[in-house]
Amino acid sequence: MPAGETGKYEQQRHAAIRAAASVFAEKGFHGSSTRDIAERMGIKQGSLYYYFKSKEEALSEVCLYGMQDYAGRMVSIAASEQPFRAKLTATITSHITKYREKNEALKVYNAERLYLDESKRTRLHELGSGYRQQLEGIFVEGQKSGEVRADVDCRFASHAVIGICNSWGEQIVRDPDMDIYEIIDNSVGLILNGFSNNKHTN
Amino acid sequence: MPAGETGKYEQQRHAAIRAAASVFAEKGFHGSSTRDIAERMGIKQGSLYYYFKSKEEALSEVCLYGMQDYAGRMVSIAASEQPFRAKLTATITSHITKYREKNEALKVYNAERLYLDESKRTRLHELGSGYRQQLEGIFVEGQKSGEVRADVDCRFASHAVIGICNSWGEQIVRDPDMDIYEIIDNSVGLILNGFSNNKHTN
Amino acid sequence: MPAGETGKYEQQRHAAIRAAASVFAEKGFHGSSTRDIAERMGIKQGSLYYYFKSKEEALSEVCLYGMQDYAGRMVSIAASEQPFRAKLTATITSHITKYREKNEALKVYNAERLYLDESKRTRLHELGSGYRQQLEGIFVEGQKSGEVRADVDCRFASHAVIGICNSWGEQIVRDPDMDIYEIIDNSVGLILNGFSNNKHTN
Amino acid sequence: MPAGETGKYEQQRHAAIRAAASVFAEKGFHGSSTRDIAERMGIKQGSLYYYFKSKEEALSEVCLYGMQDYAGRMVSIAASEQPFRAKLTATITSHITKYREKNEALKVYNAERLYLDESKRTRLHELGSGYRQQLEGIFVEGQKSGEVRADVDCRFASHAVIGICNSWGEQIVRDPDMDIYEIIDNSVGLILNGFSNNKHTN
DNA sequence: AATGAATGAGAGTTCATTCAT
DNA sequence: TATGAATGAACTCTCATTCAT
Repeated sequence: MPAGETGKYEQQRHAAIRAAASVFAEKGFHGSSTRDIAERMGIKQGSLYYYFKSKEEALSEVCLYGMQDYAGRMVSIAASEQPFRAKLTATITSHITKYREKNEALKVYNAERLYLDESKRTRLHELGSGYRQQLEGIFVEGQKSGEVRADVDCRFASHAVIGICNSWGEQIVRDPDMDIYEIIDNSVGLILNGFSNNKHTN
Repeated sequence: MPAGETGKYEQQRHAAIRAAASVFAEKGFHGSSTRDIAERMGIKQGSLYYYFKSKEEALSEVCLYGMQDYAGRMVSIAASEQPFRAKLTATITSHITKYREKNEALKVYNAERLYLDESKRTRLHELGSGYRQQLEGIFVEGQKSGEVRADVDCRFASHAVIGICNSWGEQIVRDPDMDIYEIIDNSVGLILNGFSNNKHTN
Repeated sequence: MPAGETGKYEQQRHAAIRAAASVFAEKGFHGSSTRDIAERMGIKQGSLYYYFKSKEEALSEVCLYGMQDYAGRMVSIAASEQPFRAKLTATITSHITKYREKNEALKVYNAERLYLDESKRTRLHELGSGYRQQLEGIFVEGQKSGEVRADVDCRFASHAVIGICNSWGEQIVRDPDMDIYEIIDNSVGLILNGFSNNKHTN
Repeated sequence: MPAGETGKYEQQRHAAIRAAASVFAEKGFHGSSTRDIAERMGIKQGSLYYYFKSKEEALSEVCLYGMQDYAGRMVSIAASEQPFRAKLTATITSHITKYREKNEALKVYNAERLYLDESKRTRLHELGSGYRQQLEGIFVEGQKSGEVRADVDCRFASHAVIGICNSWGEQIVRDPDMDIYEIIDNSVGLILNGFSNNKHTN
């Protein structure tokens, strides 16, 4: 057992996670068989158990993988020195772009996590809500700096942003030709200004 | 025996649909067994097939049930004589309230419809996209009356509203004590005015 | 309960046997459901049990029905006053013609009797071998009258006749346009004279 | 491990075919369960699917196995240099002997092949009718050489021979002590000379 | 005489999992 | 490190059968 983190075993395990992500994304957790996963990886069904204790562990790893840098990137955005508007744009861009980049693992996380047992799901949920909390923090900061109205409920705001992004995420995954940047602009616009014609209202 | 349309068979079939909705919502389509459904209904597994030709037909019926008046109510909102703001509020209220009323079937519709075969899925999708189109129409009208800014992309707007509602829907289903009306207010506020402090921006 | 043997019950029971024969002939015993039979008869599945104790009893009755006059007719041929050749022709004609007339019940008897339990099968087998014994008797008589060679094994001969007829029976059922009378002529010819050119042989 | 074509898998698959033949012969295709087959083979039900894709594939393999050298042997008889009488005797011997050797698979082929799907049945039927055609060819040759009468319908003759053999085949399978060679003699005698006393007739 | 509703046993099939090699 | 063979539990679905009405 060499100390190098890229021993053959580690490499193969990673390949297994990617194979599982790919198959789960395509057929869903219950629609995929361990044989499918092994085949995509180029090994035999039984050999898969060298890398996963169970099919559920495979799902768990995929979800973790899908969630990880999704959450990680949020941390660096929140920590950066930028005005509110820039952080918001960065967040939305990061979130929506993800559906193109590593959509498989992420898609699996979104669609199949309910098949994990309580404890694993909770662990992932914490990572995910860490994500939301970071976003909420950005709104709070925005209020302090005066960029966000004082009466805004920041928790609500963070949920809303995520909801909008996810809703479009589904469309994006379905249609690979969709113009992502237009969606991002529109989303930022909505969050900042809503749709109402204030001149009219006033 | 009156000619009433609720013979025993109809009644039981309805009970079967409700049982299926409840089980699917909890465990997902593939995670649920026909035995689970039958048990929740209080009959034996084999008897379920007196009411459904297959497990998939059960899913189909649940989805239809979940979608039906959800779509229908939208039509009457769109057709009514009210200003934009009132229609928007009515829509969001209707959408979010649904997660309390008939949440199971609706949740199933949202999460599991992709397991239906093409033709059934298409039929439901038409109902569903009719819903979104009605909503888009409300925004278009709002533009004409000057209540909505002319630069707003109405298709985007309709998707955004749905995304926000669904995002909160999940929370609402999870936590039965959540204050729905606050969420509705916040959502309407976001859609109308965004979160930015316009005095600051200007 | 009137003494008349054509009470409604008897009539209906007969209809049930005919329906069963028709369905079994088409789909085989295991391929047919009691629902199929009931439907062909125009009643509901449960009602069938008013006429049959079980599906197997239905098969049993069909087989009996198929076998009965098949065997009965043989008796009258054997008892008649005709030379050997005429009796042989009558037997073959009767046997082969049957595949056109009442082929359903007979076909069922031939193909599905093995699904009956021992005792019923034995009972039918006796009827059937009675048939063969009658035929053997015809050959014995033929020997006595000098029409059949003394060295012929009459038991073998009876089996051979039945084998030839059954073999063609299958073809006849399959192809409704086949010329039955040519087959009968050929069969009689074979049984009497074989195929060898005796002038050559001598 | 030599490159011998009898790896463990092949061996076991063969055992599975034999087990299936045995069970099907006894209870018929629909009367047999996959559990029956597995048990006769000494493995568990699920394991059977390691060797067969489906129950129907098992039937298909059994039929093929039953039919194969049955048809093959006929070819070499037809091609050999022998007088008609010798070829006829060889054919009948081959056909009847088979019921002792590999009787189960053959019985299954005769009785259950109709449960195969069109394409597989056609493929087997071609093998089978090749058999009959070879036999017909033997009769045609016999006519040319003068050993068979010119007025004999050779197609009829071939069917008749097969019918006689199959009819006795059933008896032979049922009673293991039966004297096969007497039956063969009798059959050849019938085919050549019929049963009639020509001296009397003339 | 007939039916609607329900049942329960069993069918074929799939598949995650194990383990000796 | 990987595999072939086997397992057993679960699955969906079918159907002969029963019985109150």
